Amino acid sequence: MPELPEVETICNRLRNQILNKIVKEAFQITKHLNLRYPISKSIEDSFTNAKLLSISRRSKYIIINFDNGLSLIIHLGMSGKVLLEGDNYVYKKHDHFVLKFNDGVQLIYNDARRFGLIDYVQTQHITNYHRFTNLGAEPLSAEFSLAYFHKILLNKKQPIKLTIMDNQNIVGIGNIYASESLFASKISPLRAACSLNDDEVEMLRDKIIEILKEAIKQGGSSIKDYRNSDGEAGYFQHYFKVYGREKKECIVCEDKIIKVKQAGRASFYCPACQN
DNA sequence: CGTGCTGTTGCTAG
DNA sequence: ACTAGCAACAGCAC
Repeated sequence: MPELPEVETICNRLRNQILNKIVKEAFQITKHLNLRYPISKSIEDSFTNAKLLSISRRSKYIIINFDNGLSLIIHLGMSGKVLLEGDNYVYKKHDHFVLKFNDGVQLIYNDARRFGLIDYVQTQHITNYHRFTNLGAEPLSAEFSLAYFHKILLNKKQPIKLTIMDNQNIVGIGNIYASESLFASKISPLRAACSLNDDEVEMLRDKIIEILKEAIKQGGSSIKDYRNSDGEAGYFQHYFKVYGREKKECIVCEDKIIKVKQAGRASFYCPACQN
């Protein structure tokens, strides 16, 4: 379930587990299968003997920085998982890419649907990385100010749900947290973005931040041992208030939750308390 | 056996 | 500016 909180949680876990490790080798297991884009062939030679310096995140991209001046970039797509295993681990179905460290630990990228991507870039040029240049504000940064949000919504006639999911505006809000934050703000996902009044804009911004932070907090506390091969490696059980609850009772007013499609994606909302 | 959905992103056509 | 549709895919519910 990789939205921003899941990716952040994975980054935090990796930071605790693999910082300062030295790469022994990097390789793609499934050379006959592509992820969303082909993995560059040169990746296999580029990280040998590199020391892992730091891990950061931009939008839903995991960025792993090494002392050789390169940054490994991982995006989980819809089904990507990052596993940490020992050297006796037997590769299984949908394992695609491996980063082996010289202490026997290995990081494995597993992705059933193969919508994810693995790439690398020179660390010093990372802000100009072509997948980052058109990204909007990080929702948990100061850049996502009330003024910024107001400006984004101004004059936009598209449904508010699409506006908050558009990475050119704000990054990291996927289909689930879009529905959840609109529910918490009592705003219908169908409303035109420009129709929100000042109070609603402020409420929605507050709820986006609050819900993402809460999910990160839960993620940090609910994963036990990241190295266990039976775990789902960074994903955790959520309890959503509106997402996926079609025809069930609204937890606030007991009306029935409705499911509609917007831009091909499911939206869930309560017709009674979201206006 | 289908059929229709699913957490992403980015592109194209209208 | 905005929308719909599509493309990449495996897995699962029905």
